[in-house]
Amino acid sequence: MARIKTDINVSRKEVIVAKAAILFREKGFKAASMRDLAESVGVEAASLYNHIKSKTELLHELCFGVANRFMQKMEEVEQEKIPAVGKVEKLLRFHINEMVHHYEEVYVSDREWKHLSDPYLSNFQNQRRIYRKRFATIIEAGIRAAEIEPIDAPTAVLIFLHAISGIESWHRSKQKISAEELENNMITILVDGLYPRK
Amino acid sequence: MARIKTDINVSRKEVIVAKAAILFREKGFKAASMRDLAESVGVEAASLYNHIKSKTELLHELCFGVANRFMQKMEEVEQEKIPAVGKVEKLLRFHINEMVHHYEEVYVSDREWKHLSDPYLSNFQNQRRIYRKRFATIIEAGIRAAEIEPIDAPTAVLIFLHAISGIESWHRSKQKISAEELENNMITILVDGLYPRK
DNA sequence: ATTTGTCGCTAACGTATGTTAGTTTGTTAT
DNA sequence: ATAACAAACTAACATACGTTAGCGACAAAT
Repeated sequence: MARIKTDINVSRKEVIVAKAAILFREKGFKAASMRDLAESVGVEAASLYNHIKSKTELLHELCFGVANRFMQKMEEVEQEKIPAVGKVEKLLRFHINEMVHHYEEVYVSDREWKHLSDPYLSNFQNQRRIYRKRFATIIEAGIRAAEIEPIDAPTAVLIFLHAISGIESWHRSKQKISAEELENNMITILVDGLYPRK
Repeated sequence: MARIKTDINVSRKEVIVAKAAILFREKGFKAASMRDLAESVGVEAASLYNHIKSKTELLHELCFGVANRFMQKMEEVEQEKIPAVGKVEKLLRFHINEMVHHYEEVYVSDREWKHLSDPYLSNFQNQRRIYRKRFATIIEAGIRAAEIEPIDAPTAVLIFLHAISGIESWHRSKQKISAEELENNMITILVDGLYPRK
């Protein structure tokens, strides 16, 4: 009988959630079966239910885990006393780092949240909307302070967030540039368009 | 017995494919069932098979329909005798317009191609890779001609393409700006970062 | 050594899915 | 009007899925 191996301070549930992230990322939530997951954990499908309540619970864990980290960072950045462009840059660097180092979870949270069911679904959508609003507010403050080129802030947010989710392709690509190069390139391209033209 | 309504010059298969695009977009390919599709077409599930070979065929049609349009535009733009930034802008405007006016198909092609099966899958992935390479080549030519800020071209392409797929959120949003405003905003943000700083 | 609780197993259930076979209805052409 | 074809229907199939029940095996605590 093959037990789920756990490092110290890592519950079996966390092991399952982590494997689920990998699987959901590569097949999609619907296409990934509990039997697939079981195999990748090294156990029979039914055994998973000793640790989790349902397949959807796995998605909850992933989505809200990610959402909470982003919200917390937003809180932190908002309170700093620095120019708006600096705040934007900090948020972008955070996004990029999350995407690079917690690829699977972030990706799944971004693409598969549709399969959440109420009340989690509405809750998640709400959090997303609020996050974007707060991001846009930062940009708008920067525009009013003439630190940022006058652009439509919601559009900018939309571009930023989706641009970063493109790191997915970077992960897949054969000839990768380094993570730092990637980060700095992205910041250059995204942020340099913000400064007002002289 | 309720026949599938067709306008003149529109085959029943095309009607089905179009409805499939809407359905695949809102539920995802795997989660959308043939019975769902049948209902949205106004017919029994089995009847669909008088017009199509399989569920996957619908995905083929959508993915390659979109891919071919993009490839054709690439061909067209490559041959124009204009500066590189102009080419980039033309491609971006095309992308934006496709995303705005053929939302469902483009979105599905972008997010659900993973569920294609070989040989279509490899074929599609190839086309994507080639398209991106050609896009990057244009940017690199612009950099050599000092028309474009020296940046990592593949990263720029990745940002551009994903940024545009963010129009998905625009479609969903309540307080939409107009399509032209959206287009111009996106071009401003994305293209203005390209010009060399004076 | 015995108890107790955790964890994994086998077996199975009910449901949903893509698809096929065979038949009937409706349309078009002679 | 009738033959011929297209397109819809009903019924059913095999399979895959999420999940539950009940039992046995191992580990930790007494």
